[in-house]
Amino acid sequence: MSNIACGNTEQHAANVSQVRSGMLSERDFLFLSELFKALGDYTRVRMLYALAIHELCVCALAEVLDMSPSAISHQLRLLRAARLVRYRKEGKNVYYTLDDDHVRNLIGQGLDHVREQG
Amino acid sequence: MSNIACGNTEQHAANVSQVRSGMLSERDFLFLSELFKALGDYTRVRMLYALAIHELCVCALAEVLDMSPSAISHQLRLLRAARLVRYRKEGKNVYYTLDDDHVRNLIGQGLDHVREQG
DNA sequence: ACCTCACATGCTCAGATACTCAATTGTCAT
DNA sequence: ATGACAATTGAGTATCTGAGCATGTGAGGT
Repeated sequence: MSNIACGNTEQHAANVSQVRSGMLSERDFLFLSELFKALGDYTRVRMLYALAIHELCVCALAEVLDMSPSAISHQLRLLRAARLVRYRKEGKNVYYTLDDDHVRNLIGQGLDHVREQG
Repeated sequence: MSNIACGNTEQHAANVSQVRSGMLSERDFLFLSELFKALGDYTRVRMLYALAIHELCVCALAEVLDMSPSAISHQLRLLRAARLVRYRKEGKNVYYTLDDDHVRNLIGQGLDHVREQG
């Protein structure tokens, strides 16, 4: 709508239009932010890291993280919604795994970044 | 502390201890979650994507995203804290850029994931 | 000195979020 | 059927978060 430009009219305007035309769709940015939001929680990132090591049932996940099964289940709901995990039922148990390797890569990339910051 | 194991005592216990020993430190997980949290917001991920295209001053970022400079500045504060952006002052303006290529890679990886989901 | 502009920062608050507790569903064993 | 257990779900609560507004800071321009 209203574009209140700052001083540098030439270079400024050029940059703005260049960047504007390079931006993604609202939908893409929404999905992207949802994805990172799902990873952006201490509990959930530990859950995903754990599942990257081995498939686990809810109870085992709760044990690994020393949290209540209810809390874990609530978070698994979000991870399912973000399509970051898959599950299979077996008797009374439900076993969760990572949905694909992208998640593994994302966490790996994230660790690289974190560890370069001394 | 209290480990209320579910049924499968053999395989279950083996998985739990395997995963437990493979987990990272609390500090690593905290930094990781902080990193993804910084990316996990519609406004911030757009800001980072924009900065990945070209260095921009606060005003230009505000213009690109059609938001108030104040709102942008608040978010830039978080991105600085997460060490995702760098800045240089030039006269009255402050120009922001991505801190390194990890961010670019993370967003790229994220897009790959998003786009594989139909 | 003054004003203006670019940006940062408190303060505030509506909305979101994560966990606890209690209740429910679904499965297996007796 | 009944009881036990794994998991989910809903309600309630405490906390966090994003953005608006007002104000503060600092660099230029006059």
